[in-house]
Formats: sequence, C-alpha cells, structure tokens
Amino acid sequence: MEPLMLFPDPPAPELAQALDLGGYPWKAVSSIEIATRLEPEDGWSGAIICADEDPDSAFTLCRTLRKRDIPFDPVLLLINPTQLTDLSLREDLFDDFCLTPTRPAELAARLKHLFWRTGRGTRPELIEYGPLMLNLETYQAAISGKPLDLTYMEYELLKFLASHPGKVFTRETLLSRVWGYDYYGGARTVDVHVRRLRAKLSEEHAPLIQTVRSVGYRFGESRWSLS
Amino acid sequence: MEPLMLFPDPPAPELAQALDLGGYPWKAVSSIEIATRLEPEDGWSGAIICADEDPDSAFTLCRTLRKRDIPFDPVLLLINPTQLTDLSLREDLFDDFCLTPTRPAELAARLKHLFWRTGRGTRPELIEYGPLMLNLETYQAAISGKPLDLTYMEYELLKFLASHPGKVFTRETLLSRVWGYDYYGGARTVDVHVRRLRAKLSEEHAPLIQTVRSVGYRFGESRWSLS
DNA sequence: CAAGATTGTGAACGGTCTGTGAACCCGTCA
DNA sequence: TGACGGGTTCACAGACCGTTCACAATCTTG
Repeated sequence: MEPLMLFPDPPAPELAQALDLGGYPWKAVSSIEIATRLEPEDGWSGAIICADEDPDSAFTLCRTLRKRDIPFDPVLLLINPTQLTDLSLREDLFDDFCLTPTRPAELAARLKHLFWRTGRGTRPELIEYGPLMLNLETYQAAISGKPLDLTYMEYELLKFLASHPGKVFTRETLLSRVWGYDYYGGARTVDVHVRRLRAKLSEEHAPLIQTVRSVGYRFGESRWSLS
Repeated sequence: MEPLMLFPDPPAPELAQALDLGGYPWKAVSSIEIATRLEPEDGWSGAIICADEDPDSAFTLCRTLRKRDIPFDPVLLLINPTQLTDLSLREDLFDDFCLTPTRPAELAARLKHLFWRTGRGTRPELIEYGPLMLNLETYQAAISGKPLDLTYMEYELLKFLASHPGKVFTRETLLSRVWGYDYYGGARTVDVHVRRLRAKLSEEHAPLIQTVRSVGYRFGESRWSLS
C-alpha cells in the first residue's frame, strides 16, 4: 500500500501511533512543495490533514491537492469542534472529517470506510476480471474499455462464468444454473453460446473461456496457475 | 425537501431537536413495514439510523434498505464508541457514521456533507440529463429547450427513468414503482407508454430510452461511456 | 496410425419478444 | 348526453435470438 500524506510535520503523536497500529504507512509533509518532492512513484493513497493548529495552511493545502489534474483522493480532515462551522463553504475540500481529540478506533473506522467507498466503489454492482467488466445494473459488458454487444443469454452465461473464475462447469451444470433448473434441451446449446462469446470477445481475449475437454468450460486462469 | 427516515421511533430527543433546528424534515419509523407505508411519494431523502439501543434491528433495517432495487441513499449511522468494531464487516450498509452522544454541530456538518457529495441537497427540484430537463415543481418537461407536452403517466415514467440513468428496469419493476405497488395490469402497458415517450422526444432523442431485450428498459447512456 | 469421442463452426429453423396501430374503457366537461 | 382526453388492452407483423443439426476439426486411446 502506498503511504498516506500527513500534515503537518511532525504530526500529532497519537495520530502517528494510531496509523502505525492500523498498519497504514505514512509520510508527514509541512508544505505542498515537500509533498510534491516526497510523492511516491505510484502516488499517495490518500491524505490526513490536521487543520487544528494552522487552519489556513491546511485548507490551502487541501485546495491545492484538489486542483491537481488528477484530483487528490481521499482526503480526511481533522478539526476541533469549534471549527465545525468553517466546513460549510469547503465541502469540496475533503471526503470525510474527524473531530479532535481523535479516538484511534474512530480514526481507523473512518479510514477503512473511506478506502472502502473510494476504492471499491459501492455504486454500480460490478463483476471485474482482468480487462473484462460486467455492470449488473445496466446490463452492459465491456472488455479493455470497449463495450460488448451481448444478447441476453450471452450476458447471463458470461456473468455466471465470470462470477466463478477458475472453476470448471459441466454443460449440464451451466444449463441448469444459467438456463434454469427446469431447462430441457441439448447440451450443444452451451457450445454455441460459448463460441459466440469467444467471437465477441476479441480474438485476443477469447482464451478467457477455456475448454476443459470431456468436462466443460472454465472462465479465466486455472486455480493452480500452470504458467 | 423530502423527509429523512429516522430509526428508532421515537428518536432521541437531541437528535430530533438538532434536525428541527437544522431545518431537516423527518419521520420516525420503528420497522421496515412502517417505513414502506410512510414512504413519501418521491421517496425518502435519506436515513439516520441509530444502532445504539437495538443494533440488530438497526443493521437489519440498513441491509433491507440497501437491497431495494434502488439502493437507499444516503444512510447515516449513529453508534456508540464501543460499537466501532462492529463496522468492519458492514461497510456497505452506511455512507457515514457519527458517534453518540452526538454533538448537534457535528451531526449537522455530516448531514450537509453527505447531501453535498451525494448531490441531493443542491438541486432538489430539477432533473437534468443531457438535453432533457424535468422541472418537478412545475411538472414541465423540455428537451433541447423545446417544451414537451407529456401526459401524467408519461411524465411520471420519464421522471422515474431519468432519475436513475443507466440502470435497467424490468416492466414489473416499472409497474410497481411508477404505477404503484398494488398495480395489477398487463406489462405491455409499459411498452405503449415507452413508445409514446419516444415519439414525443424527437426522433433524434428517442434513443434516450433503450430497450434491453428480455430484460426491460434503460434511460440514457451507460455509466462507462459507450462512445 | 486408425477409430472413436469430443468440440468448433456455419447455416437454418422456429419461437419469443418488441413495436405499432387501433380499439376499448372510463372518467371529465360542456 | 355526446365529445374528448388519457390510460389500458388487444392483435398482428417483424426482428431478433436461442436452438438444433450436419459436418469439419481436434483430441484421446489403444
């Protein structure tokens, strides 16, 4: 995990300790110039900015971070209760805040939730596997950013396979799980749908669906990664 | 502004007072059934759920709210400090939390920020999507600046669809959400209304409502920009 | 290498779903 | 009471797509 940016430098000892205990790496900075200089190759994973002692510098720093061409994200603001009213016109400068003196447990919970909601996006229900993305809300699929035009059954089949990457399913299992428990029809139906799926995935990604001879089909890499 | 849902009923007096002072309308509920019954026509604007006294019921309520076909949003959770550890596996059940005993100022700040980032507080009475504009106050609709002459059901259907761009709804869902939970009638009704809507949107904008074969209808472009 | 089993492929059939026009029902209003 | 507007239902045509089949290609087995 990339380090968190902390302001100011040095940070409050309780804060540093809470982060260390929580397993969060961090670097303290005292100005935006230093922050730029210390920035890790893969960027900061977030910032905790304490506006308790020097509010002006703190808010200026927030504003600068947010104005970068890739807006800084997420920002957790630490303020004391008397500063609550200062927030009203600065909603865009932070993603969450925490009152000082901070309880370590609250800080940890806020950090976790912040990373959870910015990291894994609660919004659209997604299935992702490598370059493949399925949006379960909008019934749309894309690979390498390019939208796939799938029919209903193709989508359902791909969705099922991609939900269990690595696992092999027999044609019968697929028929009962994707087509329905009461489905009665030829097993070759699965083959044809798999063929069309492979065709719509580009040739490059067609191997995402693998044939396991005499058994059935598998999506994605094998679990024991033969390579 | 639509009212906030409060749990439990009655809510803590300080909480009720803080909301009243902040100008937030609210209704307290003691169960999901009552919540459903009391739901305003245009939905709740959010929920404040206190898990202090009866955590099990509170978290169950959260889970139910999140599992609706349109996930409930936003949810502010009130907990006491000893419950902080309970949050770790329930990240998806809330959007923000606040420790009890709550400071009115902190609660107000959190509510404000929550509405700010979910984009609800700022534009309460307009729905805009590309060239389409719905004025919920005047019951008027326009596209590319030209007014649309919609009937009541057409307007309601378009309003519902446009409130959730990108998401696919089945005919059954549309019937229950737009026509009413107790509506009993043919699903083809939806088709006909969609056809009339498409006709009234000019031919140019008719594709705003897309058919998802074997599933239902979707308004607007995908969230990941199909272009 | 040969025979059998298994899977890939193209084409065609046929059912299902949607679009569409029109009729029906039922309020309201003159 | 008759005309009108709006919501619902119906019937039908056409497009779409799931299924099947025949045959080619590939793998397995002995």
